[in-house]
Amino acid sequence: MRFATWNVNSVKARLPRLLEWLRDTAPDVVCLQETKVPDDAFPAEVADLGYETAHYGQGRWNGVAVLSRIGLAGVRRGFPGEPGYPDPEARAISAECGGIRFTSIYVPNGRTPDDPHYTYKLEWLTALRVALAADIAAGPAVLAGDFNVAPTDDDVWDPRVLIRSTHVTPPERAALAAFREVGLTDIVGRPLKGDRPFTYWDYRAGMFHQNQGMRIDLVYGTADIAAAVKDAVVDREARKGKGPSDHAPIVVDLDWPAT
DNA sequence: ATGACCCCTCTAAGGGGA
Repeated sequence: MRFATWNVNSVKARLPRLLEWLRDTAPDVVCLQETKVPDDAFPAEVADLGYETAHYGQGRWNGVAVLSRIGLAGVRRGFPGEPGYPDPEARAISAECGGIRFTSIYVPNGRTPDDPHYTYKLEWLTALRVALAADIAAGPAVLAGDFNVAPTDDDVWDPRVLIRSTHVTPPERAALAAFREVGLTDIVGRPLKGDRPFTYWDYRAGMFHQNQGMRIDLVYGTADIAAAVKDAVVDREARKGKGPSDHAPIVVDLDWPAT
């Protein structure tokens, strides 16, 4: 089985590239983030490629989805106890595909460490971890998406640039560690170029071309999933060329029956 | 060359991203 996660930064703006990438990569399951469309505007072309879609859209911001060509059941939008800003936002959706519970998440940005949005981010991560405990205990599970946290200083191109910024603070990193402490493993993608598996590069100032990126898109899996990983790759090819997302997909191959 | 922000919409003296 092949699955992937990708923050597409607008499914509408990315549609030609998404369709091409789906044809070329042929994943069985895909977690998408930042679709930025309401449910009734999710592009039908994805279904034409053989994917069932569970989408939790909100309109101009956020929006997450799970696509599957191996079955899709038990869809849940959001999670119990999910905080809002002030109302709950479209940041989490989960579905069972091929016997695995996939959860696609778009973690709040946090803006700056002294902003209420930062508190919201930490509370959201804690509430998600609590809500996910039942899934982790129940069977094979994957939590994938844009976590908006770089787990270590090695996951940013230059930690000095990000002093007093979000994404690297100890409380954010502690929130990630808490997911690992309840039984999830960080499945790190292999970089196709360079020595670090960055997944995001700012559009500005040629940062992609200088490989000034961050690893903020993550794949967390239960022990049975982690043990079945044959390969995991950051598809930086998807970040090249005309009209890319600012995030690259992570593609994971499992020794797992894709049925 | 991978090539120097881009997405949305209340189309800006904007909001948000990270």
